[in-house]
Parts: sequence; structure tokens; C-alpha cells
Amino acid sequence: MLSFKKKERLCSKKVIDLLYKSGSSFFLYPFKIQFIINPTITSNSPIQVLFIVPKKRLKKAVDRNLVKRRMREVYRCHKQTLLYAALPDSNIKIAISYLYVGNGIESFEQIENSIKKSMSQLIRNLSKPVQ
RNA sequence: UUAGCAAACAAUUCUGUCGCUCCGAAAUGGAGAGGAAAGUCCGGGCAACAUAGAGCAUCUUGCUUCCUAACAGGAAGGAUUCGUUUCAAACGGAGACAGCCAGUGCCACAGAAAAUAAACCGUCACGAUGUGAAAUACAUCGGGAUAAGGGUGAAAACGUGAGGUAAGAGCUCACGGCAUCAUAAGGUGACUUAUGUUGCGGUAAACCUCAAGAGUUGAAAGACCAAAUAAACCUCGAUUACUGAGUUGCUCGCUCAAAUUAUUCGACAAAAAGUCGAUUAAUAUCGAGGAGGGUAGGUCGUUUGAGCCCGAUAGCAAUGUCGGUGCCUAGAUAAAUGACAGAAUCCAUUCACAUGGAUACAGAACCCGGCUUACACGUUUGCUUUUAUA
RNA sequence: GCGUUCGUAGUUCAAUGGAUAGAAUAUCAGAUUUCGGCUCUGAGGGUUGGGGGUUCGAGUCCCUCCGAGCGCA
Repeated sequence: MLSFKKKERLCSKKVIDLLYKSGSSFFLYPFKIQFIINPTITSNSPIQVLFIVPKKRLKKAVDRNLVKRRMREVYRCHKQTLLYAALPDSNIKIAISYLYVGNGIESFEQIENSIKKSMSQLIRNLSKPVQ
């Protein structure tokens, strides 16, 4: 299951507003990760993800596209083993946003390491409030 | 041969694995960023609204002819101007290149004067007074004439010579410069040449005049479907007469009663708030507009088009016309092109093996035609330049 | 996607096409004070966002590029 279809991406404006209004977050360079557990999300996928690269950090559209594509590619390759297999409850619905806060273009390896770490930290944060 | 500048071309290719978006019933199927996709500086298509016609205002354009759907774009040409060679002319480049003989305004400082010319110095004769033997001499004063000369300035009343005059002056004449107008010849035309006439500061990227053009708003336009809210509020118009009960087979009509809101009056109360009673008015439906609230989904518009390729043909060219069993070549909607591996080609380092990299500028958002700006390596052309040789 | 406004000293703002771009405040130096503040005197600080054009002359007029803001769902 290495696919990454539309239903796994976060598109609804209402959910995005809710996420930034009442979601919890943590930093892990070069990302700020914001997430919320909300059972009202109507989607088949347990997790919906949003990738953001702000225009303030990277002025050129080409650079923003490159960073977004690297983030998507890393997420696609590692989500199955690190996220989906480690979920505490099968019926849980989670919305996540990855906000890029680095200056300049980070290498593929740097992004790969950071996203891997962030996934395991996310799972730890999820299991705490459930208990 | 070294380096730089400008212009043009070009903008790596192929295969596999795992993914993404679209097409497709599905497949081991097919398609998938640019020369500028950028800036949004112009022009058009398309859509909605407005619109009898004309004028004013505002904005834009401004040598000519042609091309084009259209343009502030392009092609060819004209005059002007700059550079080079050369002084006949040739080659290359540049520009918003209509009109200050319609009117108004402005021209700092300096300078006598910056625009109906003007009299500060100077020049000139005349008059008066004085000096003097006297004079056509000298000095002072007066009201005049004059535009030749005057360390200015970006710019000084067209330039040179002669005549003329008291001194002078385009005042007159000759030659020359520029411009308006008229006529003739050539050219589709801008314009050129010749003759005559009139005239001689600059500035329109100052207001303005003339000619030509422009309705406004932009795909967040607009059309449809679904969902949601309110059967509510305010204003206007039309139709009508209301909520409940009774009467009637039913409707209209008639009778009775209650509620809410507002107006006025009275009672209770120190006052206010409030309570009670009486009186008058309103309460509905449809349509239009306003303000506010709700929704935050989908389909179309939307990618077959002023389209691309090849050939013929008209034209100096921009470009047009005709033909083809020719081709279909991104279409997302918080937004798709990525990662890995291999090969060819190119670049950097190195004697080589080999290692590293494929990069510059930069990412479609309704679609086209231009313009402008950015751009690594490489190739070609032109100009400047370094070194070497002759 | 479309429209629109702006860019001047470190900061906030002026300047009709005309001499070396001005004011307040901030900075620095001096005076005053035992010291500091307040006050007084003086000084420095400008690619008028970049480039080109029109003009005798441009912060101002025109073109182009860069940057910033605002509005339209």
C-alpha cells in the first residue's frame, strides 16, 4: 500500500479551520506538525494529511513545488510501516498538517529523517491522551 | 589567438521499477509544464449587464502605405539625427516623428533686455549754459533719435557683404539658411524637385488644438443541479380582509371572543420600573427591492483552436490563399510531472583510470496575438579588444 | 485572475520643473550639573527604490524593471 490518493489528503476548509483553531502541535526541524483527533471527519481514510510550504520562506514557485514533492514522496514511502501499523485504534480519525519552516531547500535525506522521527513522535503523542 | 558586448538558434535523450493527475468499461493501454508558463504593459475572443440618436467630460494613440480578428505589435518606405569610411556618396544604428502662423502659460540665476521688444553703458545730431580770440573744439545739462558694439546665458530677435543714414536698422539689394502657403512635375502616400509669395526665439513627455479610437465589468464572468436556512425583519406596489369559536352541506358574508405589539388616558406607587383597567390601530397572500442569515458541494463554461505539420502559390517583406484518405499535442481545482536504478551525450577535476554533476532563468490555472524583463553550457554572425606572426 | 495606491536622512513627514533636497525626532560632540535627566549650541547622516528618455535643468514629466500595501469571492 504505497499509494497516496486524494482521499488521504486534507482538502476540506472546515476541517483545516478546526485543525488550526484547536489542534495540538510540536516542532521538529524543519517542520511544524499540527494534528487533531476528530471522529466527525467523513472520509474512508483514517488519516488525512496537508503539506504547506509558505511563500514567505521560499519566494519562487519552483522551489516550493520541489520541497512539497519531496515531503509527499517521503510520506508516501513510510506511512504504511510507521503510521498505519502503529495506530492504537482502528476507528480513529486524524488530521495532520506539515508546515515547512526551514530556510532554503533541504536535501531529500534531511527531510526523510525528520518525517520518520515525526511519525514516531506523533504515535507517542496519540497514545498518551487515549490512556 | 585572448577577453567582452549585441543579435539569432537551442533549451539533453532513451529504458525499467514504485507512485501522482486526466482519458478509458477495463487492460500488461494512452497522454502529462515553458521559451519565456513570469511581469500583467497592450490588443482580441468569450460571458453578463447597459444601450433610439447625438453631444459634453474622461482616457488612449499620433510621419506614410500595407499586414492583421485587433493592437501602443510587425513589414516596407520617407524625412530627421548619430557613428564610421570618405567628403559625390555609401554602410550601420536610433527615436512618442501631428500642430507654438488658433489661444493661454512658463523660460530660475546671470544679463541692458527672456518676448506687444527694451534705452543701463555706448553712438548720433539738435537746444541751453560755461571755458575759449574763434571754430566743424572741450565740458555739463535737457528733451529726443538709434538696435551697429557691450566679460551674461541653455537660448539674444536669421547669417555675410554692399547700399543707405545725423547715427543706425531686412529699411533696401545680392548671396545663403530655415519655415508657412500657392502653382507645376514625379510618387498610392509620407515626401522630393523647381518657381513664386509671406515670414524668421524655445517649450505641447506645459495647458491645449486637430484627427482617429474607446459602453462597463472580468472565468472569483456566467448557466444549471443538490444541500441548507426562515413559514422571520424593513420599505414599496397590487390583491384582499385576517387568529379561534358559532351559524351553513361548502364558500362569501354575519355575530362573539382572546392574544401580541404600539399610541393615548386613568388608577396604584415618593420617583422610576412595573401592575391593572379603558380607548384607537395593526396582524393575510403575491411580486420587487433592502438589510441580515445560511451554504463553502458538484456539473458545464474548460481546452478542437484567429490550432499544429507538410507542400504549392501571390507578395520586396510582414502576411495571405489553396490542397492534404496528414496530426490531436497538459487540463489540475488548496491544485497532478516525483523518487530510485541503468545507458548514451555534454560539462568540471585528473596524465589516465575514475569520481562528481546535468545545472541557467524559471512551474500551466478560461483561451489566443504581441510587447517587456530574466537566462548556464554550446553553435553562428557582427563590433571592440589582448597576444603572436608576416 | 482583475483593479488600485505608494516608495525621499535611522524613523515620521515636507518640497510649483530652478541654486548645495528641508523640518521634527533619533545619533554624536560641546555647554550646563557632584553625576544623570531636562534645557541650550553645533555637527554628521541622502544612489530621492534601480535603469533609460524628454528638457538648458528632473525628487517632480514619460517609459521600463524591482519592492510594498489595499480592494473584489
